[in-house]
Amino acid sequence: MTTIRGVANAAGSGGNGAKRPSVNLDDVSKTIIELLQHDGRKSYASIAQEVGLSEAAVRQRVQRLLDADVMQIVAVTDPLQVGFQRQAMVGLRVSGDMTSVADALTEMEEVSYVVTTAGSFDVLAEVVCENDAHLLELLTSRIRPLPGVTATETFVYLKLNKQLYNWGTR
Amino acid sequence: MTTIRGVANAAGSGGNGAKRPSVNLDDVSKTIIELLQHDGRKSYASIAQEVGLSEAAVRQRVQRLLDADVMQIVAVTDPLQVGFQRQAMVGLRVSGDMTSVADALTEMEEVSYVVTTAGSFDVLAEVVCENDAHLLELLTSRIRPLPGVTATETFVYLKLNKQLYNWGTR
DNA sequence: TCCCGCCGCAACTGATTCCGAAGTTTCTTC
DNA sequence: GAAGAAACTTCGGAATCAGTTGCGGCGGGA
Repeated sequence: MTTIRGVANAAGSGGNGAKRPSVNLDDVSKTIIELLQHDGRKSYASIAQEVGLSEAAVRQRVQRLLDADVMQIVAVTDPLQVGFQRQAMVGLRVSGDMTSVADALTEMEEVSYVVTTAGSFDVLAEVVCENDAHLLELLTSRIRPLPGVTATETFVYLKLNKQLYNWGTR
Repeated sequence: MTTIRGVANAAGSGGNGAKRPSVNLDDVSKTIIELLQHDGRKSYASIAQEVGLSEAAVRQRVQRLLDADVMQIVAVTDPLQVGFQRQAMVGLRVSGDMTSVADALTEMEEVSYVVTTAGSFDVLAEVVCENDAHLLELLTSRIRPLPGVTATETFVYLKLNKQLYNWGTR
């Protein structure tokens, strides 16, 4: 059994063999996350000064948070600005097990975001495509034929108005 | 007028006074972006080695890309893992100008994502709330009363299955 | 055609940061 | 209460970062 101050692991893995630990964060880790949400390249030393720990301790905590998949430090782009002409949200209605559909969508590289929801759609998937032909092929040949999918609705993006990730922690 | 090799700015600002430059990326900048999409803390030196530039040149390009808002380097978390109990996608039907509604949503701090779309919803907004009461207040008191909003539908997230940002460039 | 200004890149240097290892303290568990 | 593990601190060498300078290519205007 593993028990950490900042990150308490619990056996919460889902269907696929990947890691999905449910976590419990203390105030220091929350502050570290919030600082990195504003600037992913902020130095460990300056973070340490703000949270009152040594530089090495901050480094270890950040590594732990990354390993536990609580956060990821990445460059986020607006797809429309980097050459992807078609982006869309696809709502799916599913009969039976939603998990297998969600897992199948997760496997597709064009799919950037998958959530299971309560509402008139059971699953929402965000897809990033190069052009209309690519989007059409993805929808008709790979998403709609998935077993259990009874209906889909596609919302093509016209403009990305806001894209933020610094919502903090609670 | 400003003309850069990697990033060509054009006066493309929208309604609000913020920066919204349309851009044109060369292959080197695209490669830099893709490397940072996988690891936002990758060192400039190692990037320089892969793209065949000096470390300082890479650093200046990255700074330019950040200034131009082509990308942002941040820590991305799963809200459900950091204490936000309720996350949802809100679909809105709007009569008249969608822009003002989208702008109003953009101003709200609980709203992390806003897109205008083609389909049965005119605008999709992702919201991050602490609990049900918070979500209810946001929907009834601030989103639904927005002028022009004729209907809304809320999809409460049950599970975040996938969240990736390394879709590359084209 | 020549000149001049601008932009991007390379090279350089001091300051800062990163990183691994070892030692200490605190907490858990039996 | 003792043993073990987890988390933190300290520390020094290596690597990286940040700012500046100079060079070369490119485009605009006289």
